[in-house]
Amino acid sequence: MVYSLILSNIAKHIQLTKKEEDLFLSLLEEKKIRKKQFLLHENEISKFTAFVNKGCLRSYSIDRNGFEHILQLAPPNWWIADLHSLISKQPAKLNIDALEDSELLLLYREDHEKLFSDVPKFERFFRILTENAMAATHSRLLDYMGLNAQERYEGFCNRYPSLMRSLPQKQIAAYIGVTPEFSSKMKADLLRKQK
Amino acid sequence: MVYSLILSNIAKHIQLTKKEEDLFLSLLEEKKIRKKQFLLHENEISKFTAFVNKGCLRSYSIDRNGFEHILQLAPPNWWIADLHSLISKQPAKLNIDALEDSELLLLYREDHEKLFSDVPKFERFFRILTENAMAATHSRLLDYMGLNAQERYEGFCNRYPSLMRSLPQKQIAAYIGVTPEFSSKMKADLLRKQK
DNA sequence: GCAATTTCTTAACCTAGATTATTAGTAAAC
DNA sequence: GTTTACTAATAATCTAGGTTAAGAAATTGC
Repeated sequence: MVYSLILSNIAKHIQLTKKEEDLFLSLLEEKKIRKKQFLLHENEISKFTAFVNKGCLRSYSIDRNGFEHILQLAPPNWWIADLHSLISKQPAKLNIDALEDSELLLLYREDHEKLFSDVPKFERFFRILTENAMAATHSRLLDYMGLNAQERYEGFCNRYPSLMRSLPQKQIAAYIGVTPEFSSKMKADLLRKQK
Repeated sequence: MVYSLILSNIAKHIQLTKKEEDLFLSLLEEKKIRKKQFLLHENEISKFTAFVNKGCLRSYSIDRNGFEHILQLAPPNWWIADLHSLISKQPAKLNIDALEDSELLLLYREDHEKLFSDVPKFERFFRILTENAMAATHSRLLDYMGLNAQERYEGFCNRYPSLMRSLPQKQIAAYIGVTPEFSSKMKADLLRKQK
């Protein structure tokens, strides 16, 4: 497993000494999971945050009618967790599984806390990380509130062209909040329009 | 203006010395605004975070059809800002105004940064604050994706009974994402059901 | 205290997107 | 290399919630 990705991810916001870097890396657990395997099941208590080195994960909830709604997609260089379960130590409402064979680095909550007290700079790093994630989630919520399905679909194409290519379109539908049937219709309409 | 509310808000997560407390309070700017006055206009660059001591604010965006969508409601003891504009220094996509006459404490971004370097504990405080806000926003996004209007309406009644009483119902409609007309219909249906 | 504005209610009608069903393509498993 | 299981396309039908309109009630301002 390579650590260059996670170290450059961190170096964007804080500078670590060699010693701090080593401490941090020593806390990480490497994990490989195969497509469709779960990292977290609903009702479990989430014990770690995962950094995606390779592959792609998703977190999603299942509604009363059995439909999946994707809260987060995590391609390489992203962090993913059930934040609510992690901080409240309550059972997760989310599932997290792999959309492709993936390589992860896990940071367990207790080590995470230890890291915060040993290297306070990490408070800063995760404060900034969470602020950015918050701003992104705000913008997604506003899209849900103010845009129609076609606009959300086009927004996704523009923002995540590589996911657009790598993910099955039913996953994209579950992310933008439409049925796969309607997503297929929008795709056909778009193609027709472009010609 | 009283500082007890903001100090207890902070004391929930970090302990400050008297000196740190004084430094923090010295950075705050008191501001009173009247109902309907703006704290931030779309396209301005957001320069501060506001803590609500009294009253109630909202942040919202206006969609292409002129409809308002409320991103956040901030009753007393809550923080509010256009986070995206604040961290990216880009023009705000949100408006922030007062739903009632309100008393605020403003923390300007430059003082905020100063606070982070002078008292690193505040990194921790705002990290935790943002994590909690993130978890709340996740849950709200999942509600948008998986619940129908009636369920979101009932969810709001249960979670925020006091806002339910103090806010005009068109604001509640703009928060849960329905038209005022449909919100009125749901209210009538609920009353009928309860009898 | 009254006029002006804003908010709320009700109801008829409309539409974006869901549902259901069928058929076809694609990839994985044996 | 054929069976099994996902994944996608298309189309007919249905419905939750939006739109429009018009009157009633509540607030606000002077």
